[in-house]
Amino acid sequence: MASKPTRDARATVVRGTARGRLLDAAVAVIRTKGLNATSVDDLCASAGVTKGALFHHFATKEALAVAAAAHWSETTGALFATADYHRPDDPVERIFGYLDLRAALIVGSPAEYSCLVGTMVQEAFLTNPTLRDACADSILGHAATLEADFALALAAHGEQGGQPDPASLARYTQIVLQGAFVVSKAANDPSVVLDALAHLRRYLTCLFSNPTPDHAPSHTATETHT
Amino acid sequence: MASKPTRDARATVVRGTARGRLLDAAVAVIRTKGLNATSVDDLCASAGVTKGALFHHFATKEALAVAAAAHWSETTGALFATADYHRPDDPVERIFGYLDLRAALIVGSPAEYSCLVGTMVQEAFLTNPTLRDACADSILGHAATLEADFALALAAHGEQGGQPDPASLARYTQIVLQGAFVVSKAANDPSVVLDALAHLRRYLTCLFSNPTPDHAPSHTATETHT
DNA sequence: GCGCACATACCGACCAGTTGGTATAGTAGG
DNA sequence: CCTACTATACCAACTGGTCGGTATGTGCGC
Repeated sequence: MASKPTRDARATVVRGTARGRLLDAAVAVIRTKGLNATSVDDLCASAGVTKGALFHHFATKEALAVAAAAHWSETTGALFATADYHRPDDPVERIFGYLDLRAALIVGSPAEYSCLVGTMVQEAFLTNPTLRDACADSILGHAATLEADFALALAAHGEQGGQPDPASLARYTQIVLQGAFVVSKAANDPSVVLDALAHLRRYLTCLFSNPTPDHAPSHTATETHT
Repeated sequence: MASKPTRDARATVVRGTARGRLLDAAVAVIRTKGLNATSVDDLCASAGVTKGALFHHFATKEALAVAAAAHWSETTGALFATADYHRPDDPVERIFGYLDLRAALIVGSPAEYSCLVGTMVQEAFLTNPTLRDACADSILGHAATLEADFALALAAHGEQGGQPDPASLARYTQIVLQGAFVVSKAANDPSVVLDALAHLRRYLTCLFSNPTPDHAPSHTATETHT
């Protein structure tokens, strides 16, 4: 019995969706196991398709990973683009609203809340420049969406000369998040991320409240940049 | 001629060093290629030994990775333990000296300055709890070496109640570094790390200079922790 | 009836790990 | 001092299995 299902009804009905399912599966599986530890059979099994379908849509496993990075950027980009934190008139409020949203998204295990491209880039940064660039685009592209608000906030609450660059500050928020993901994975503890976000919030609060420009400590002046 | 070199002089002289060479090679290779992308043949070739030697000293590839994490902790631990930044009497100076040292170590490519265990833990955090714990010990153990100075600095420059926990602050420094390594790998740009360290320095400067406790902004009070 | 979207079956390469063996150092008896 | 024995350190060749990728087949919609 059932000797020849000849591709069951489900597969026939949803015909044409293999690509999308592979992308979703890639995001989910690679986020938990890492890129190299994930085989194409894993991806096919998770997506419910065969290898033939995978290699019909993607030339190589790497190409699927690059597409998954783009898919990830689109998915998360849409989430943040339509979020409520853009609504306040005050750019500082928008920024803190963004941090609140990031904190609210920290639920479940590290595999569920951490960043796909942050995970992948560590495996790809030397052996796979194409994928590395896709990851860089995702991270830095997301940082760029925050840049305008940081520029406005710094302009409104500007202090003396040694102000940080808005682009640098936006990137720093992503650095803190990525680092928090790494350490939370090591400690297997989501609260690490919330804790880091609290520090970031305190830093920004300090930046946007123009602290004591008169007796600034000497450390601020001695930059270590060469 | 030379039909049977019978293990040349060098190999004979340095007999007993295969284990150490494998550990050094593991640190170097895994840091650049990642754990899963590194084969045992890669490790043997890099160390100049054979597979037999590797599996004589380490039961599995995983065991070598765990030992490499411990080796990494010892090596870097010794570097920081004997560094000059411990010399000042002021804990704040010691902390900024630590940041200066971290910045000074950012030379070359990301593979040369980034953290072995931060790279490994992303690949191991679900599939390999033993290795994950070894990575966690390395990162959190290093953070713990900073804790006392943070406690002293916060006590000396303490402001009102909402002071961060010294342990949390020490961990946050490592989070910033780990995140900076990730993003610097994505962007393939070491200056990302220096930039992040400048932000961290500015944050700590703010924390240790007790900024304007009178008109603290409303954002500081509204923590998002549940 | 043709092409697109997939499935099945398969391949060579490479993987981690094993095997059986050799060279060397140390030790003890004579 | 020489020989016999043992333990350690290491090596070259190999194995079973898995890998990414391919060649070929097949059903459905247009």
